[in-house]
Amino acid sequence: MAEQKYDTPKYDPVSTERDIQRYWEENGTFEVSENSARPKFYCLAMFPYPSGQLHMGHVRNFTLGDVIARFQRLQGKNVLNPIGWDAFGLPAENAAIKHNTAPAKWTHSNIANMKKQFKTLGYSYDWSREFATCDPEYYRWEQWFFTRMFNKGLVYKKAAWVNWDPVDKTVLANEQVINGRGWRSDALVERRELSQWFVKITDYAEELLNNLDKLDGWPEKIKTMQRNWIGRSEGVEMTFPLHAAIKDAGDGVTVYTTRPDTLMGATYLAVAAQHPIARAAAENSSKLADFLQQCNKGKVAEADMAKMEKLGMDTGFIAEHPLTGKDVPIWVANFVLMEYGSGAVMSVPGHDQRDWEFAKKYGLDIVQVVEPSADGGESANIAVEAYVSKKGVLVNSGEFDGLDFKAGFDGIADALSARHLGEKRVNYRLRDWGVSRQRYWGCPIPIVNCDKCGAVAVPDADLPVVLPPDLELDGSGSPLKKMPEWYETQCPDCGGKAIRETDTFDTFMESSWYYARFASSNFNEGMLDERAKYWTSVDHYVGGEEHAILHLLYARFFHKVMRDEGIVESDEPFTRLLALGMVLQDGVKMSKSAGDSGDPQHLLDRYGADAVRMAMMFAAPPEHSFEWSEHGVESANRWLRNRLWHAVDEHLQRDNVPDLDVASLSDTQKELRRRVHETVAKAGDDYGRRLSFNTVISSVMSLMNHVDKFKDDSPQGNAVIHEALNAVIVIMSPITPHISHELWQKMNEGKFEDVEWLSVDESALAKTVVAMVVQVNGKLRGKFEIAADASRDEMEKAALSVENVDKFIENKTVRKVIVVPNKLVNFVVS
RNA sequence: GCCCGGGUGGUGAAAUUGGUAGACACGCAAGACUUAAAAUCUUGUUGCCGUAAGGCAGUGCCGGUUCGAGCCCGGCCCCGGGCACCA
Repeated sequence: MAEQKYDTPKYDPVSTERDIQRYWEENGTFEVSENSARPKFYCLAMFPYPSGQLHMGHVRNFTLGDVIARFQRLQGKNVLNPIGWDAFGLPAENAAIKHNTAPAKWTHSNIANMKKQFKTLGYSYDWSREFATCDPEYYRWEQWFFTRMFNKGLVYKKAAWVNWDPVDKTVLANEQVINGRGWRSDALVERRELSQWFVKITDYAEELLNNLDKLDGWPEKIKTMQRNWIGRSEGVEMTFPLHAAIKDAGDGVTVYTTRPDTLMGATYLAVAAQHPIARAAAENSSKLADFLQQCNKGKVAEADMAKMEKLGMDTGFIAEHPLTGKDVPIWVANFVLMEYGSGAVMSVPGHDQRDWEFAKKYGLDIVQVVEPSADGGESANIAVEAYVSKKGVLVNSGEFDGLDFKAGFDGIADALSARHLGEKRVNYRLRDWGVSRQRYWGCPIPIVNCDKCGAVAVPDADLPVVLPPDLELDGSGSPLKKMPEWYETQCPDCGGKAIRETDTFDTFMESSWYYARFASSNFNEGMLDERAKYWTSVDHYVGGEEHAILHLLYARFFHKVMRDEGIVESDEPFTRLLALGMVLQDGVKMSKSAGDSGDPQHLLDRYGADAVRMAMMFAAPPEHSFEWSEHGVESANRWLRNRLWHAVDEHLQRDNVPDLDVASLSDTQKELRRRVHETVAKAGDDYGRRLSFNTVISSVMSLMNHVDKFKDDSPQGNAVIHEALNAVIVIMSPITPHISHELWQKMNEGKFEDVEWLSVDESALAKTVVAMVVQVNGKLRGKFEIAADASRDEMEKAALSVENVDKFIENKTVRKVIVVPNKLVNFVVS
């Protein structure tokens, strides 16, 4: 039988990977402790919601995290790479209703399934630290921490708006409102006010903003988004006195503006539909009452509000202009948010486009108070549109006429201050964090409500307040509200009859501190222990860009509160951040909403984890969103089998492989060796600094192409190949750990897990000849090679003598010659 | 609507500091091997003109800066993420 050259039956990824994974497990290869002489490195990928099956979005996220962890291990770090489960949340309730099962049961079976898939993917997790946020041992400390915040005055209760389904009589998440209707009942959703718990994240607004400047390891775009979200502004808070006091509103309307310079152009006030003035006005007007009711239809989401047609109605109430005393009518407007600021704004239609359109629509006065032409600009024409720029000077503003923005701002602020009707103030767009959810599958809020003592924190000794497990749901709100045996209790203060909170926490509470708990996951005497101080901050955090604001901001806030409690020492939870783009399928974001699509299992069964990991890393740079295609997995498998495995197999049959003798190498041997060391240098930079893993793979593929073409079976030729293959194996090992482990053990003595990243031989990188190009007027006209140490003059001369160049220069005058050494020569002619 | 990104061949992409656009792959085409197919190997592959050498055009659109722009600036179009109860 003829020898089949490329038949290398020994590469069987599925069984090889299983053996190596067992080896890791039996040896506890990835279990770490604080007792290490090596520098610590904490690598963390945002933990998953256990939705059931893995999808390719998970594969991307967790493979990226694993690649970074494995690269840092090669760098000699003591690497913590933990995993757990963000186990509370809405999908479990939905599934529970749909399948008539308990959320806990559904969740735990999903965890078991996903855990199995994670192990098949060969992630280097320290599984001994695993936990799920629905474990009472976990959320116990969240409850404990909330009671610390309660005692510090960092939490408070206030009324807030929710989506109310009047048919199912339940609160709906924004996601459950489809086109203004409940997703199950199809009923028109109403806004309803409920008393809820808030955490004072605004107390930390300034630090959350300022510390962004210190986060050098965060992408600029994420920091920009957070800055804008926090939204610091400088302005004036002022009061427009009322002619007569109004019920619940007092004797003035408070507004905040960043443009106090335009105060003389304020021609009306606009209040939210939920503002006390609007409510008071509605008592005397059924038309207004109808309008307010209209405003309370639809979803509470800001995006929906912003897209609504801007509508308003006169309340009939009149305020006084704080400086002129003139009448200022008060209108209700559906675009004013009660949650933001005081729920009232002053309207300057001459210099705000939204106010301008509103004023046009309802026939309100439009007064110009800023004029750019006096400042050299073009004259503003507020008959056409509002003039919104700060450039110009004040007009129609009495004693303030002629002042520029800054002088007008200060002058008017001072005038208000003198009348005790206003003060300069720094304002933040950031709102306090509402943490109450009217849901069952969440962490119970550890508060007891007593008629005599009010809201009382559950004492430490009574924690955790355990969520009753194994409840089934019927879709009509939280079952906790129907369980007197659970919510009826005694007041911890007075011992009298009291009622537990039946609301649970926003699941962002769990994800705001889990990273710290991984350091102390088996500690039962407190939230965290000293180990958390060793491991935090997370050195590299990896996760979807969709978490750029909420999760990352809440976690930063929690970390600072934990620091102020002395539980951790650093100021920020995540030193470096990799924000991933989405994995799309058929143009849709891959996530729990995509159901089972994109399950990698059949690919793992057929091609193995290394091929899946490699295909995913090769597909696109981490920050790009891209459409997943399975094609790449087969081609990755082919490369691993036909190129890498085959080349090593062939090499192992060479019997004369001496140590490298660098001094004796031929030019072609030096050439290949130069490529090896160039690739090592580039890969190290791509892994460590650029986080560009797709180019690690392409440069390794390119190197392998050169190894294939290198036909030299002399002893030193073999030695160069040996070095090259080892380099390829080590470079690829963070991405394809199994095949790298296997091949390295075949080629070398010792244990692969003791291997460290390769050092670059600088002398191997030296080039004697470089390729340069010739341009004429910036257009490419020729190429040449020249000694790397040639002078500029020599480069220019060589460029002139390149064939084809002369015909673009002849009969013209060379005005300028630009020489970029070792790159190009550009002749500028005319 | 507001905030933040992105747009490069048939496809995923590369081009790291303003300096050779399309590396590395996928796909496709042709060829080799085979009774045949698969697998594998070789060659080609941005478009147009040309046997070739080479030329012209080209990085969403319009304009600008520069010796030189995928990259910088101004204006627009389209796509994606977030908008506080999806996680």
